[in-house]
Amino acid sequence: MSIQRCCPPKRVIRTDYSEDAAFFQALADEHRLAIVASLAQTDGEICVCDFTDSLPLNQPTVSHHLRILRESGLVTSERRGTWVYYSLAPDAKRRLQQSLRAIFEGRVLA
Amino acid sequence: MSIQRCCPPKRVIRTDYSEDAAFFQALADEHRLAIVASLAQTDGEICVCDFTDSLPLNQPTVSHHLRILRESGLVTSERRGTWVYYSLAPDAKRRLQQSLRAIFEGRVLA
DNA sequence: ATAAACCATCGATGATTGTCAATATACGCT
DNA sequence: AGCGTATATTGACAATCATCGATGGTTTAT
Repeated sequence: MSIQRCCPPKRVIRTDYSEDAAFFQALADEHRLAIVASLAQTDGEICVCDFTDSLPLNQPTVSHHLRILRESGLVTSERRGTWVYYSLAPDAKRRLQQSLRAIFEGRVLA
Repeated sequence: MSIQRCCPPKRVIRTDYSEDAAFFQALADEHRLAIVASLAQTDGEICVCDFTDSLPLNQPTVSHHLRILRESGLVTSERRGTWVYYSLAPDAKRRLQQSLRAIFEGRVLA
């Protein structure tokens, strides 16, 4: 007898998830998560100096993580005088939830 | 005059987010997201052979991604005869949402 | 027993990442 | 102009990662 198939062939989704993956990639570091959580649970902004003071990382490393978060669009920065302040992007939470929904329930069409 | 501080010092959260980071790390790849999405949007399980057929990856690479998802606890696997079937872990979505909540609203205490 | 199919593991390779010291840039104060 | 502080960038390095060919284990069919 011919080899039976494993099962009625299931549809493997071919959607392009690279944008969502980049999003999760930005969150895939404990220190970046601490930064995002600090921004989310404080109202307003946080000075870079507070991060360099509190995180167990050297200043260039903090700057590196902040850049990754900035380029992901999850946070924004603003220089005022000597200091630079970071804030959570207004739609950060919504965009993450949308990514989760896209994965678990399918992309919501416009 | 002495140098002024940047601002009233903001609390930077010192929670350990390494578990959540590992979670997001597992999702930080477009092909793994496609696998999770396929499992989430199909009822039941999907045979490994369907993934190797459909994903633009060779069989060892598919196996590699499945292993990462398995070890993260997001999916489970079961061998039946020649074939191995993967399913979404029942609490996968809930655990991810909990991580998001931990970040944006603070950890929920037991 | 043999063959064939499915899947996991191993080993290698190139790419990416997290980290830091050193340096550069931007700003405020004198 | 010159100095000191804050932040970003650069360059280097070790570690991790995604990918694939080769191999091995397991199961089914003959």
